[in-house]
Amino acid sequence: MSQSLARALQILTSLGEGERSLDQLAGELGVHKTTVLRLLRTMEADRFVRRDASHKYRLGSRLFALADVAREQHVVRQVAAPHLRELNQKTGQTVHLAAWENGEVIYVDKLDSVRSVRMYSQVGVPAALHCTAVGKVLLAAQPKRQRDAVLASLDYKAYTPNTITDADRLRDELLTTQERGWAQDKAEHESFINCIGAPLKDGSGRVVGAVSLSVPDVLLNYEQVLELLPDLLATAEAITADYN
Amino acid sequence: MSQSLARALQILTSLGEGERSLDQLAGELGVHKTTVLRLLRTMEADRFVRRDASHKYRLGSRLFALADVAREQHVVRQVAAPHLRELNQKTGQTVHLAAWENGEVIYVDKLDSVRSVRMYSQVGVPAALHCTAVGKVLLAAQPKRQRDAVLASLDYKAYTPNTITDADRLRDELLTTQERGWAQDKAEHESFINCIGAPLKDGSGRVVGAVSLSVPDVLLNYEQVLELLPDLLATAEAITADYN
DNA sequence: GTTCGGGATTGCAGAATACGCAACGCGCGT
DNA sequence: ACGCGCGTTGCGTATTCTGCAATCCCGAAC
Repeated sequence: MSQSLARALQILTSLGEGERSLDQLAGELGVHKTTVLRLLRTMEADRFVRRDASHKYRLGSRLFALADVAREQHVVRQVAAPHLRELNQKTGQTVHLAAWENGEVIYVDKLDSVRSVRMYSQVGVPAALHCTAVGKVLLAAQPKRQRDAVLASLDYKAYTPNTITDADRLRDELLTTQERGWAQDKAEHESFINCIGAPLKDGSGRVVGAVSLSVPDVLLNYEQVLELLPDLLATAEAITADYN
Repeated sequence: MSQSLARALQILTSLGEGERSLDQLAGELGVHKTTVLRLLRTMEADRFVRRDASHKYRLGSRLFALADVAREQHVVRQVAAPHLRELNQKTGQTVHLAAWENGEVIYVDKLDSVRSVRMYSQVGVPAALHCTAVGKVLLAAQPKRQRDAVLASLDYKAYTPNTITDADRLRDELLTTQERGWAQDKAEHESFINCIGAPLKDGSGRVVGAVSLSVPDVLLNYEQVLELLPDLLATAEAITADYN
């Protein structure tokens, strides 16, 4: 729609992976150096990018400032934050908060396990829809039309032997999810990690997000994770109740 | 240089202050709605903005992801972080880390006082150059040419009765700063808050950042703050030494 | 159920703007 | 000292963006 802007955003995304030189960027975008230079200059003027002594470009500091605001603006996050902390402390496990955004499921918040077993999910990055608890919860909550569209367009990448790899089985799974009110992920995304997830609703009952607990099975097996279900659901209830 | 991109960045900055509608944004930028719409769409496609059910626009989740990376990419921050934490714990006072970026001084990191006296400085936002310790440190370290240019262009806003409000006195102050190796801010930016700041150098001796301690005088008067100077300088030394 | 109104959205033609080329500068390494 | 790589600049062209006006969509009011 706006070519130059799209290219600029591509540059930012690329810089997100590490510092780049002018030529590198020009190569990646497939455009002339001059073009990249002008875009970079415009962004540099507003501190969206900066460049060091050796003419390498990096992300600029205005992004920090914006990001803090962006996070705060996620209403879901504000309401949920204290409850998530409580859940994290009570269970000691990794807690994720995700929201539906523009056809994707995005991790909005993450609280690491007190055990130092870190997962490599990252706030701000999309989650897989067919093999994560939050993905299933949010997908199950979409209107039929959109859900079917998404089901048809997924790539069903098999992250583990347990990953659901076709639309029909996923459709069944989503029905189950919707009926019982929570979703499971039995090592479907990362081997040896089981998750359970529950939906968050706003005042009008619309699903606006999802919480999940993730537990490596060196700590708890799947049945033991299910014992945490009441805590998870209570948290989801409490957050939902805060939307009045 | 790139008009549409510049406008898009302006939109992002504006959204940083809160959600906006299409017309609001068009009004602020002084352009036609259509133009804004196209820019927003482009950014929405890449998740730089998102829009809620009622067509209000907000910052999108890609910004979180980028911001985390942007912070990490600040080499100064990586090296300094552990030392800052130590200084913060030892003194119990507010610690700031700032860097010179594109003619401005930007707060790159901030550790709050253990007393819950919060300052309203914000990471990612520029610091005033003529009345903050970090500003003076970094300005004093600039090459003469640039320093003079900046001295001539500042607005010398008087935040408090102590603020230095003209170029000549600031020039003297910078000389003092440079000679003794640290800067003071005696309630020049916020009444009742005194600061001391020190430069951070990289391997080649170039000043790449500044650390400061900020103390409200309900806790310590200026002379008492000076007693923290050795800790501050030791921290600066340690960080500088880590650049080997 | 129908009408009204505000806002979002689209098609289009003109014009400003961004593009790529080619030439120039600059610093670094050989 | 020289050449090479990379960043930078001026400029003509045409692509892209812009603003207008008409249309659509949705919710509210009657």
